[in-house]
Amino acid sequence: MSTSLQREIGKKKPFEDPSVEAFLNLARTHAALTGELSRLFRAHGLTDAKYNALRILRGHGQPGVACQTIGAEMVVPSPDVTRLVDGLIRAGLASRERDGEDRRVVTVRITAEGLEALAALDGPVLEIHRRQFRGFGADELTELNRLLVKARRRSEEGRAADESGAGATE
Amino acid sequence: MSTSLQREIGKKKPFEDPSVEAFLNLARTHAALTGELSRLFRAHGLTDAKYNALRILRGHGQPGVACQTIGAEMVVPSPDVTRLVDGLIRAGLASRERDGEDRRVVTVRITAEGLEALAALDGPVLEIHRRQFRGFGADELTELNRLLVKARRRSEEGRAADESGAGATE
DNA sequence: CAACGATATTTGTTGACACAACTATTGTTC
DNA sequence: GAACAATAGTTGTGTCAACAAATATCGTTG
Repeated sequence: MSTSLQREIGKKKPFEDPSVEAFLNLARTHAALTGELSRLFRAHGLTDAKYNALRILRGHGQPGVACQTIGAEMVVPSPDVTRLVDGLIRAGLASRERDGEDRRVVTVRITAEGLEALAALDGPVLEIHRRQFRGFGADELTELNRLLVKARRRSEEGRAADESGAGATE
Repeated sequence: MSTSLQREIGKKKPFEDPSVEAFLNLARTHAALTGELSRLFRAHGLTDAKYNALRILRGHGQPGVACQTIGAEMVVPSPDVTRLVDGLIRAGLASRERDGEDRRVVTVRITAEGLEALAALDGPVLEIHRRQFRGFGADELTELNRLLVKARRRSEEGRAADESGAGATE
């Protein structure tokens, strides 16, 4: 069963290392799954990042959010929130306002139009996700989630160690 | 155990759907793992796609490969191989030559310099991958790979069905 | 309350990527 | 063997994202 990716790529030899195989599987599966969503978003004039930001805006509701919070909460953290929000505003999906308390922060809110745009996507998105994991038992989903979280932990630990420790390749 | 991502994002409510949670975990873990590699590649003047293409070139050795093959074999398939190879050639890592048999195809080969660049990365890359999956038993890796392949299959099946079937949202 | 560092966002610039139109070559059909 | 469709790459164009420098505001300290 572990030879499926080998055939897919056209490799003759087995993988050098099982962790390399796991990483490649992760990358390919991610590409396949996000690809479906990206096409849907693009058909609605949105990019992945914009959709993600919009969902965060909706999650915070009327009070709104600061740009930095958006950047931090995104699936793929982005340092360049300004232009991301620029696009949303240009499309009429969000509004921007400088905070009264702390005038450094800019509070971003989703508009009614933005809520509509998201509402139109909720169904299709959920449908895609459900289909992608159809046939997975509850135990399989739990196990997949556990393993993914575990790998992420390892990665983050290593990153923290890098920062406090030795920088080799520079 | 399934509440870890909830805390990470700052959500109060449990996930609407377990498949959505699985997708988000997949996306976040992928971002974390590739992030580490991207930084390494960037430090060597390479982008993810360029590194990937370079590995494909090495895999094909002296005979070389056609551009389309590169595009198809990449982890994230790219339609724009020309400019990708442009960059590699500009950096002296690859060479390009029009095929004698079929003069439409362009055969791309890796140079000695390209092999050196890759050789310098082999160690660090393997080290990163091993650390990212350290603590995973052989059974866990096998299971993770199985689940990832399964999800990818679902996604590809759905895509194929879309092409031959009904297009709703347009 | 003036100065200093820290924080939040914007802007400039540069590089990568995506979609589509274009050119060149091959294979096929009459 | 000339016309036509199909294939392989290239180029044009616009959008998006990353890194760094600049701006504005806040908190603190003397």
